[in-house]
Amino acid sequence: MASGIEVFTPVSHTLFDPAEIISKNGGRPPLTYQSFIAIAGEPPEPVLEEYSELPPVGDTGEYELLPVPTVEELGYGDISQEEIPPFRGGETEALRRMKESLQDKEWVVKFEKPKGDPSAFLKPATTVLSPYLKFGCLSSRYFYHCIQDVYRSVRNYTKPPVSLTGQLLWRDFFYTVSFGTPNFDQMKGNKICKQIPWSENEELFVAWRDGRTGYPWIDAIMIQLRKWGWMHHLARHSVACFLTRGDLFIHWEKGRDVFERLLIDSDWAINNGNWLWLSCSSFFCQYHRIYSPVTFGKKYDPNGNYIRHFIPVLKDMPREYIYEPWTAPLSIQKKAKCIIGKDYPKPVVDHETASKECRKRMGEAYALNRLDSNSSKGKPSNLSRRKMSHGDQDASNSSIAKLLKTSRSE
DNA sequence: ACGTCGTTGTACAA
DNA sequence: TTGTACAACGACGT
Repeated sequence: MASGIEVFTPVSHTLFDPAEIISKNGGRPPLTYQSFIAIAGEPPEPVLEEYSELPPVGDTGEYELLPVPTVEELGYGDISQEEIPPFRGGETEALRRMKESLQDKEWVVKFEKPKGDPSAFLKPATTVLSPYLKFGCLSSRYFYHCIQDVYRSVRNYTKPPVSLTGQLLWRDFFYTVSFGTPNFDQMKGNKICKQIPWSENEELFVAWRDGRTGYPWIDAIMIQLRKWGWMHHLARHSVACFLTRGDLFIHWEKGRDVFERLLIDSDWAINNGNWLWLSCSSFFCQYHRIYSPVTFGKKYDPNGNYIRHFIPVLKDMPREYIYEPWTAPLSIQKKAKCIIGKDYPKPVVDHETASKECRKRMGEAYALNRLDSNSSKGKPSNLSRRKMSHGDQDASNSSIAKLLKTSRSE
């Protein structure tokens, strides 16, 4: 540490080599975490290198060295009045943050990803090391082995996929599948992606993007995204489910674009992979499991402190109405200085009816996908494939019930 | 052909 | 706090 500069990061951006895993699997990327783990095995040891000085800038060839672009040049307006996100960049900060997280050994060895609290924002429930991994400030292999060191010092610790090391393996899983899947970042031409007739509704999409859906839990998350560039993974799940298969039935690619732009940890493979997951387009298919935009947040944060912080107009709404302010009597709304429909929007959809409709549409889309894959299996020619163009009224209307019945037996 | 299982659902019961 | 119905998908292994 003395005068030398320790550089931990350049060792490797991933634990494994995606190409190697795909070739071990017969040229196809593993599509489940379990099969990925079985093929991958143990990650190699990290190589720590020490340099006495920063490496020189290499030959830039024909390229001109330009100054660092300004915030404005990167497409952002006046940010002087913005809430400052609580995260700082750089390798030093990454290592400090990692050490701080790993110091709490009990927390490390009991870590189970699905059990975190998405409403925790003063002290996030996860490490918030994803931005540092994304920018190469922290080596995945180094982090992995530091966690292993903690595991070695105790009797019991959680295991993948839910454990802390499990999260790094998920990262490699998405790198591997995305590497081996043509058109991974879109629905069309993507073999592992369910073809779903998402609806186009710019108004609903904009309401979601700008945190004006009328569901405080959803809107608070989208506002945290805009202000901090980070939110808890279960919060991401809530809003991703709401946009796609849960309520609005809008294309996951639209949500993906918003996340890609606003998240400080947005990573091409992981972001697309998770949108495929949450929209039930790939990896995950239990589309009847829908997050409630009302009760999901409530179970972690019944008082709505998270909502009150990110949506100040709702800060005086009584606890019993904070997740459903449109149900508050007008007298209460007046007292809280927040009239629904004026100071804060009414819900853009009714969750009960919208989610029911989404389930139905997902069922129909899945049936058509089954039919399509079955018929192309028997006769791989393009002629036998059912056309799903907009002109095909027959497939999109009356015959769906028939398709639902027959698709399994064909 | 069939059974098992899947990182992260909800509402209600006991 | 833990268990169950709900209604049910598809990758994978046998």
